[in-house]
Amino acid sequence: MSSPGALVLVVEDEPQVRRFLRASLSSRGYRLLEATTAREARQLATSHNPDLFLLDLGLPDEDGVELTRDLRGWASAPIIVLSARGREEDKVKALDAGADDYLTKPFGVNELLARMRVALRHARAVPTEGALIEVGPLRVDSARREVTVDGVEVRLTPTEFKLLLLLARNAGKVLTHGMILREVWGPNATQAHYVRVQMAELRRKLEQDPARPRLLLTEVGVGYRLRDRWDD
Amino acid sequence: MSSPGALVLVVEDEPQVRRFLRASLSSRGYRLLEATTAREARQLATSHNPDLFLLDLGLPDEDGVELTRDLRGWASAPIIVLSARGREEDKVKALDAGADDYLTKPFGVNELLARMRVALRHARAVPTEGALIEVGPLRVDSARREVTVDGVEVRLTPTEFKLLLLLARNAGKVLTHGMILREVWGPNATQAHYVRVQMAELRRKLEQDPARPRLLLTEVGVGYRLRDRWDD
DNA sequence: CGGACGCATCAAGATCGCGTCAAGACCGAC
DNA sequence: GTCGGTCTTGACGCGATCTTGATGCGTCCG
Repeated sequence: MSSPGALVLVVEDEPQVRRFLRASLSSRGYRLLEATTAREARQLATSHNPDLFLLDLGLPDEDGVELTRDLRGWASAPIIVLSARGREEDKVKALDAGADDYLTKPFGVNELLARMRVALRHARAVPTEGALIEVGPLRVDSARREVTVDGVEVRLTPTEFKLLLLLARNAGKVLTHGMILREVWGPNATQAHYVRVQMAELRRKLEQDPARPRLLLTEVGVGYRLRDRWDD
Repeated sequence: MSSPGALVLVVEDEPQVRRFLRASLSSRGYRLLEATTAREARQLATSHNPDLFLLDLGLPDEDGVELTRDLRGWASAPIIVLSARGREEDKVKALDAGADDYLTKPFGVNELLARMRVALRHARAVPTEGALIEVGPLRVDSARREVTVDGVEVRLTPTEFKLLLLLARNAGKVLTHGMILREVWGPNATQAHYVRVQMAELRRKLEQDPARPRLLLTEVGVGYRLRDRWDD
């Protein structure tokens, strides 16, 4: 996982830039994965669990900022955005969405490499971030996207997992409908009903008695929270 | 997710830039320390243990890269370098010396703020709590929406909680019917009767003897207040 | 002493938010 | 294209919660 040999996922649709990065990085000992669309990126990210993302903002199928927000939700690896857009507003948006750094094209290879070293240095220094959350009978492994209740594995759909992870990372605290919608469905979502349906599904899978939940608690009129105290 | 209140040490010898940073940061709720030399910076860093460094490279008494390397050795807070030197080589040196980010002057305030947020996010030292109010036997945790009296948990409905939180945040002060109505029921509410009914309910749940309240006191003709003195 | 006023309490009806089910839309895999 | 899984959307019942009105009590003041 240290700098040489680190697995880098390059998300970039321009072949020229891809070739340039491939040459620069592999000669330095990095291993490379390449994606040209957000969809591909997600797939590779789940299947290969890379150590670092290099992300172009101008993807054909989805805004890069959205992809950033999504990845940041469950992947622990650092994200460096590479973009031709140099406007301050673009930088702020990307960084606030969860990017760890932002380089404006054109940039020098050495600067990129230096910033990659910084990012990987951080990742090593903060090992806690991704891995494992345990609350009561529940275990959530965000790197492996794996969930168990009392040791029994439970299969969750992507949305269910995102929702559960959000709750688990804030165990005990109440998350409002608005917060949940924004984090799981993106900033434009408004239908609080989404949350109810997915929550029902989650309960069906995680709770012994979905009608009398012990894990996923409702705060009427406000939102939901994951129970984090088990002293009974 | 921002971290207002973080303590930032600005190391910069040009008064103009210092003034600019002071204005930009303190208006955002950051607390500021200022140093104009490396020596001063070291002193303040030891004595005040800041959450973040903003570091100019061109210091009068020592090269900024050296200072970076030194700080990185023993201080855990992130270091953002601000420099007029835009050469790639300078960036690489500073980053490899231990800086977490590098901005070339002139830069936009918003970008700086965004990168500061990223740095502080990494540091993760942000407690984010502090949503706890304690008055006498009463404890109100707004993040968890949890209320206890003498350690015993009490379940409140949304309106009850809103009302109690309002009183708790203004413990000791008298809140008029009008204020309470506006805050809890919205700006158009007029029925002072709402308040009475909900207050009765609150007392039923919080007071030992609802008829002789010790917490939720009535100020006849004016409004209500939460008792905040407990020297009995 | 009696009436007016403000407050507390109770209970009943109306309302709101939640959980659930199910049908259709969408999407990726084959 | 078809198929299976997943997400969106709508409808509905139920219970919790809020609103509203009625009633009684205490205090202040005429």
